Amino acid sequence: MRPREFDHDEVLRIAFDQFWRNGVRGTSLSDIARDAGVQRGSLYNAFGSKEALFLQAYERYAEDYLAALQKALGAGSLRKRLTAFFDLTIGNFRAGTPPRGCPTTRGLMELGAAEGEGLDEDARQAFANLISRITALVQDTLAAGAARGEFDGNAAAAALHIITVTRGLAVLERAFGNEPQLRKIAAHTIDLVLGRKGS
Amino acid sequence: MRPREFDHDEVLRIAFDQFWRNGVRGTSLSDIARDAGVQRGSLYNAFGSKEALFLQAYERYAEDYLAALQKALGAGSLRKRLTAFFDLTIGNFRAGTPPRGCPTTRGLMELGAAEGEGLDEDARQAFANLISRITALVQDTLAAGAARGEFDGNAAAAALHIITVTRGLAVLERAFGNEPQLRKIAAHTIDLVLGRKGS
DNA sequence: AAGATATTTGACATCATGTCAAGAACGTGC
DNA sequence: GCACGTTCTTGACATGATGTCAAATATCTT
Repeated sequence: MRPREFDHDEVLRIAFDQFWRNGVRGTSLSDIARDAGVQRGSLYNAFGSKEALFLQAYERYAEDYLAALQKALGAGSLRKRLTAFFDLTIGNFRAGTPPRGCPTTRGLMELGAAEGEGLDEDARQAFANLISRITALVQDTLAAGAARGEFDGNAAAAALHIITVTRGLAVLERAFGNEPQLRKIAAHTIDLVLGRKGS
Repeated sequence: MRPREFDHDEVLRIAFDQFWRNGVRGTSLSDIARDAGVQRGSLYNAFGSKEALFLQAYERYAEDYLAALQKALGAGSLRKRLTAFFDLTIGNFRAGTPPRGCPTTRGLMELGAAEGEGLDEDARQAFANLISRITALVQDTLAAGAARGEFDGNAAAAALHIITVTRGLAVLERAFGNEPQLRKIAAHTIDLVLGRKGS
């Protein structure tokens, strides 16, 4: 067998960076091939298609991001944990110059466009999966907080509410790019969910 | 001067329907030309470019949608008004088979991709503008409710929170397509904002 | 050393946007 | 009434995207 002449993971990293910067449809395989120093045909051979390449690059990102979230949610009072969660979330899609937005939300709205086109459906599931896993993390955090008497509502409903707000923040980031406003909304959300305890 | 052979508004309507169904990047001018019974070149002559055509079609939609919202927010108790607002919002992006999602959110995340590319910036402003106007409507509704003693919080902050949730709902709709869940989140949001008064 | 196997490479088909020049149809002014 | 000018229409063209494929190539295995 002939060995590959490029590093699989490095190409995924480069590809995700491009996808994140310019959107999936706004990134051509020629762009990625040029940046990675690989022939376009080799990308097709190694990954199958543009969307398959995106999916692999995204899954990589999702794992890394989940790990970071888990860490952010893991210490301090419930309020501190939720604050850290929003900080990480907002920081994630405000990173870069200009900010690149939330990869999940952007990918979801961009690829969800065409209806049931095989790979688009796979992508939708990948996005939905990450959102579900993040929701579960937040819910667990709230349940643990409830056990410590820091929260007395419905953990599932509250987690879903918080996740909805983070998705909304991802959208508002694109519309207005106003980071202080995003942070205010986040703080307000925490107050609402925790019933302004300790504020 | 030679008169146009097609109806300007009808083309906008057909174009918006296509854009809404398959996304901006997922719709080709050939598609629109075929559906509208117009030559592709005529579209360029009349509208300038694909994105300019989209912008005009979107502005048309935005005006109609704002009028509908204003009506929904205009009668009943504050809780009823907010409920009607969420109903209209969710109904809007759950309309069609399959549901077409929120045009604003989808357009924003799709076109916001490429950075500062002239027309993309115009589109971003159009989306941001509609969101701002909707926020103002909700804020006015909350302020009026406060004057009637149905609400005692910060109307501006609450309106921003509600809008953020609606943007989040637009994203979750694409991820899960679970309409009952969306309605639960909406109801929960109203409870949080109104402090569970009357629940 | 030779063959099997996977990768690389470039050519090709197809379809997208956008430009342009030439042709066609209508209002206007003489 | 007729020629002119202006706008719309039409088809050809340039460019660049995705995706396929066959031929060439480089390594591992036997």
